[in-house]
Amino acid sequence: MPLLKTSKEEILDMALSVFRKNGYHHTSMSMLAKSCGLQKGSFYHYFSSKEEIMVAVLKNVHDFLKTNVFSIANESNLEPRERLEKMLLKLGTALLSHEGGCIVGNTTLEVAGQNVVFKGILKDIFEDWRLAMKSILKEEFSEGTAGRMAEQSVMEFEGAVMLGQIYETDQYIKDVFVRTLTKMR
Amino acid sequence: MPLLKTSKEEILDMALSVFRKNGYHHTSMSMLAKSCGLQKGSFYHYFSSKEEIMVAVLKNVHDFLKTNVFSIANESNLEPRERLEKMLLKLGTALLSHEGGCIVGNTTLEVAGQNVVFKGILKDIFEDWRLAMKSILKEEFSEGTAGRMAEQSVMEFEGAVMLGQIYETDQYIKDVFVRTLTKMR
DNA sequence: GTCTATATCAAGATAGAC
DNA sequence: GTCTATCTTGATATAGAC
Repeated sequence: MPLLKTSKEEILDMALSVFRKNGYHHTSMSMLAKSCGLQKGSFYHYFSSKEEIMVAVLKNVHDFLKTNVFSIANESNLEPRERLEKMLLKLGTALLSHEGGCIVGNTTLEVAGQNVVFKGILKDIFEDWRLAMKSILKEEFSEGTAGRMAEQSVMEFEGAVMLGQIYETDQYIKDVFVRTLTKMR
Repeated sequence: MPLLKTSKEEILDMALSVFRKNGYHHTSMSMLAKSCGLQKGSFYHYFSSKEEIMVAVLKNVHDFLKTNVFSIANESNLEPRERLEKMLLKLGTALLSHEGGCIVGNTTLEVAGQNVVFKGILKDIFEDWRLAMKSILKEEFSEGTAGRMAEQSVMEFEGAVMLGQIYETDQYIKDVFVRTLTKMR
């Protein structure tokens, strides 16, 4: 039984925190290594470049959201409004109460214009987010209206995370949830 | 008469482009120098650090917005709705059709959590933006409603810039303008 | 005011011992 | 799997000639 100081899963969890707080370019390999108790050199045993680990982090986030958040749109045992509420709540707890805001939004504005691989994953995340919202809203609104409302909710959410960073409050995000939910009934 | 290759004003203009496209940490002093035809060493004649020039760029943006955009809120010769339309239009042309989106939003998400000076200027910009919007909307809506609508417009706008980056379209921003304007009449 | 040259440092990444 | 040592590069910043 070998002595493991960490694992690929733990690294991805810690790396998410470090990237979210410091951004991509301002995060160094030694910061990532230190965050899970490794020396810089040891870190390369798990990931062979900074780009590689960022890709893994973003894919991990996407998987988490698909499995635990966006999937709520398909829970047919719940009423549409209950699904919407549950999904927004999950989205909130998944992205709130973390230092550094939202890794998806942060990475989009910092590096999506520089790296097509990052951009592709981020686009997939936004697309799934939009579609999950739309699929719920479609049960109460027309196709077009539901689509526009879904987009608007995503936009407002990311805008709220941004203002929340500046004014150091979660109130904007909570307000977006309430506003989105209110439109449903 | 000395031979000047550039000026502080030109540097600020070019630096804005470079920072907006590449972000703060991914922009190097030699990139900034090159953008206005200088050697890296010569650049330090004008600005003695990267932080200093970023501060100057952000203050420049703030001044521009105050003078040319937010001031429209006080043009008492125009009807409220005309002022709103004019301001949104100016905001659009000021921030659209540039590669890299919005320097305010980009810088907020990339470095506001790391640098209190940047964060202070960005906060002032958002505050003036919010107040300008609110001051117009207050003429048609209650204090509280106008405040909330103003915040929502700012959030949606920044969210639209983000989605616009991903999907490579200006349509989201245009939609936000229309949506904000529609509420006014 | 602009240039070249250079000092200094930190980052990404690799090599090889244990 | 983890470590230390090291290579290489590119960054910020300075010095001094023109």
